[in-house]
Amino acid sequence: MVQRLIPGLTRDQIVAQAFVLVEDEGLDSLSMRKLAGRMNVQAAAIYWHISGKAELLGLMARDIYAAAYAGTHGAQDWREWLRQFGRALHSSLASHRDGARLCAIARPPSPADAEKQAAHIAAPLKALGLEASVALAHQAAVISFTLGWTMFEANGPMRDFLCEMMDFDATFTIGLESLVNGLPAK
Amino acid sequence: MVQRLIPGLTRDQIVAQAFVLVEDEGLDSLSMRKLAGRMNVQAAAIYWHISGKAELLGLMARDIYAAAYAGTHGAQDWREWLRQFGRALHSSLASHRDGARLCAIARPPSPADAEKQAAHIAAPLKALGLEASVALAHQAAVISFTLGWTMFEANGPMRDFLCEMMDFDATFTIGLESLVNGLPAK
DNA sequence: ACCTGAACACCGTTCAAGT
DNA sequence: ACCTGAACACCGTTCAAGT
Repeated sequence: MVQRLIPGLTRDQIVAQAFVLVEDEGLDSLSMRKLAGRMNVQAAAIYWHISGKAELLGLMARDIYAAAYAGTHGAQDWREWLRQFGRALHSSLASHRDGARLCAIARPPSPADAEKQAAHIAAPLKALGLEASVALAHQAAVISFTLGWTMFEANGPMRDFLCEMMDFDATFTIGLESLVNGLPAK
Repeated sequence: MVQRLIPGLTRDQIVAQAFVLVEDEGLDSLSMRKLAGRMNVQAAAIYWHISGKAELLGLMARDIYAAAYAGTHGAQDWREWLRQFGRALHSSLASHRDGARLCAIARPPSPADAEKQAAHIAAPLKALGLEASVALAHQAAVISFTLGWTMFEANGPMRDFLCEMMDFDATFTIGLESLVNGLPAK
């Protein structure tokens, strides 16, 4: 027992394969059985590592948000940080097939985890001088707008028709800018 | 054949019962079989009236949006109209269990219907002096923010923790106001 | 510790056949 | 025209049993 025998499965591997599956076949085709099949394992095996499909979706959503935080840095004030974060989240959501729908469906893994997540959410804005409750509220507004917009954008039939009439990216930026500029420092 | 024998089922009845089912058991428990069971009919019977579950969700979402339009009237300018619409949509979404998630999942029934819906969407704003493409863009921004926010708000575990720190309704209004005030007349 | 086999209780959808 | 019966091809999850 030098260290630990590598198990056939890992939480990270499962989540990674789930992303590949969704990329290939779409979110509606993500099933525990298909996912297991891709890893040459029985569906039940996944339940040793993950409590269920809800947790799987939660972990995937967390990765998408994490990418947005990772893509935000070097802002001088909280408004600039919110603008950067909004753009980063938008591109993170758009870069995964059905990313927005996934984050819409997913719920925070545990009630306890929600509290920790909220602290993590507000931290960058607090560092830039915002009070905790204001930071949470503003961050929630930007996440809401961005998530809602990306869902709108991904809405197939609507999209094909609308993109003849407007530039989605430019319109998103205008909305984000309006929202952020109007938010009070309190 | 005086007029037409009333059939046991109607599209409207099916949609209405679907709302009742969701209210009782939540969106995750909405199945064609349970729905049929509530109407004392086989699941297959529903398919005579509705093409499938996707169309059912589309019809439900349409009702939710319709209520928002119905609750918007008497605005003097397009900004006031957008504020009213945002608030009306928010309360329409919040008044149906899982309403936001439902609208997030639902897609416009048909590609042809999307075009008609887009025209309907932009009409009130055009009447208040906005150019068609600008009207669509602004309306999309308000819908996105409102839908995203209501989803955030409905996110159980997160909610319980956050509502100790902020007033959801007040914060939503601040965000909506910021967004609308910042939008350009173009 | 980690996975298989097999089962339980469901799904959405289709389609012949009934009335 | 409208619905039933029965089937097809799936689901998520659990749990004894294997290794």
